[in-house]
Amino acid sequence: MQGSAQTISPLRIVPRAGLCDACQVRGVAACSALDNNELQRLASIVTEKKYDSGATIFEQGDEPAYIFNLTSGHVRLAKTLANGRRQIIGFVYPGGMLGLATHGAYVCSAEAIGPVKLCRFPRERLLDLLEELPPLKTRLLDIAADELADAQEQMLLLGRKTPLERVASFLWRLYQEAVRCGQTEPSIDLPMGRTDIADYLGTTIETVSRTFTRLRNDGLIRLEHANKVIILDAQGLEEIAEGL
Amino acid sequence: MQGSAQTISPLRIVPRAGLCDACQVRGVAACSALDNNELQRLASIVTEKKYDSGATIFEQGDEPAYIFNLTSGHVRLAKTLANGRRQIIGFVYPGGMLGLATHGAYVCSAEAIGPVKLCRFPRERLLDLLEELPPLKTRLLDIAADELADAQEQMLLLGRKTPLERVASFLWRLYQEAVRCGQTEPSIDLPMGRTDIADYLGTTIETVSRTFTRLRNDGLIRLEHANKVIILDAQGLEEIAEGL
DNA sequence: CGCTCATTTGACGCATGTCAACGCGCGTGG
DNA sequence: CCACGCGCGTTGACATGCGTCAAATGAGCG
Repeated sequence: MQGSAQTISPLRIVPRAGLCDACQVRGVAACSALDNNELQRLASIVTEKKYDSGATIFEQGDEPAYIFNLTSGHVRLAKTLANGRRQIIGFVYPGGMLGLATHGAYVCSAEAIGPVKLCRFPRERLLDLLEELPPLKTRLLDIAADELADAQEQMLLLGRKTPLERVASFLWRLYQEAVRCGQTEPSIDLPMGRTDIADYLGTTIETVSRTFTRLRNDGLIRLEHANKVIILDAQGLEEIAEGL
Repeated sequence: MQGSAQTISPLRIVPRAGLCDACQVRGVAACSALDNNELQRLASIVTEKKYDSGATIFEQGDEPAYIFNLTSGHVRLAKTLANGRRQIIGFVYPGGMLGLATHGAYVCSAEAIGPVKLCRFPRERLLDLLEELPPLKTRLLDIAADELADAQEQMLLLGRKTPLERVASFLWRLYQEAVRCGQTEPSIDLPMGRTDIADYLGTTIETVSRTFTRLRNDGLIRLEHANKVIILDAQGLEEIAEGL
């Protein structure tokens, strides 16, 4: 579907083209809006960064100096209340953006779940470049609109769904996304731990655990191990997720 | 602060200029990014619409044919679950946008709280126009990023705050916004009813009511009447809102 | 002045959070 | 290679905050 990635362009000097040519997420990331020429301009301001498992990529309240594009690994975005209560705002999968939502400062922290690689763009320079790359600006607007729609779905989950419905929704969403990415087996890999899931779903680790057990006992899922879920009854799962 | 609104331009034929010139929200709306010339292009695709109190402007799942800019009145954005449970995603105040967040369809319904006026833009034509009006595209990206940050703050509220903290946060936010808009009295007008507040805060009308009473008894607010709150202890309110 | 609808107040039960113990898998070191 | 220990996940027991149901109060309007 993106077979032109390996075309040879011998006449051009391509400072970092190798970096993007080999990119695993080029087809899904924001960059997919750009042709090779435009991509080169974008690549001219990028730095590739790696973080260890658990590392903080940026912190809530920091000056938003960079925008990131995740190329490998998983990231959690979290907000923390004074007394330590934590809400996970979202999980970022390869190809996703970090640092788009700001109000003059990062509004949440970003932490690596496992080892992570990402492309780092100086925010100001990227915003300047946006004026010269209209397709990229359009793409970012699309991404922002999608993230907004996701955020609103999550508000419905947090405000009005029971823990059972929350867990089912969570699994259902991950499954749908995996299918959309071409996966064929009815299974879900969970890169994050139970604590992260609980903090994402606005509940507790114990309730998440009990709910997994209940879904298993009811024959909707099987737990190959704690981080791999096999879906046995996709329709049943969806019905629970939708509150039917 | 926007004193140039009445300048006379006799040589130009201005099909709908009067509409924008008189606009109450021109300084805050997305249009503020545009000069008069650009504004005219935008105005060429706009239709002014009015809705009665309670009317539905668009429905969750509808084809997103329009994007709106609220010029007068208040709107609630709501998502509803199969069994009738409702979550209000946000309240829109004059100058705000409707219909930005979509996934191929409107992801929530928009309903008028009281009589409403808005500017309606055919979505496709607006998106086309965006390519010719880069400042508008930039502005929309900014708006989307802001709304995303707000949505994330709301996730924290729904997932991790107690009802007391939710109500305090709600009042505190409205108060801050009113101050930002130049209000000097320490009061808040609530255009929406208790049911809407409850559905916004992920709780029930009874709990909202009890919480108002508690805040009153604790000397933090006074209720001039059900829809007008006087703030007596702003700092105390903020501390509760932040979970201190 | 009385009706209606929104809000407030009251009583009660349950779902879910809290606290606590247990199990299991994995990595480490002997 | 095995034993141990640690961290994560699971299960259990219990308490309580909040949702549910029900009734009373109050404000707005004809």
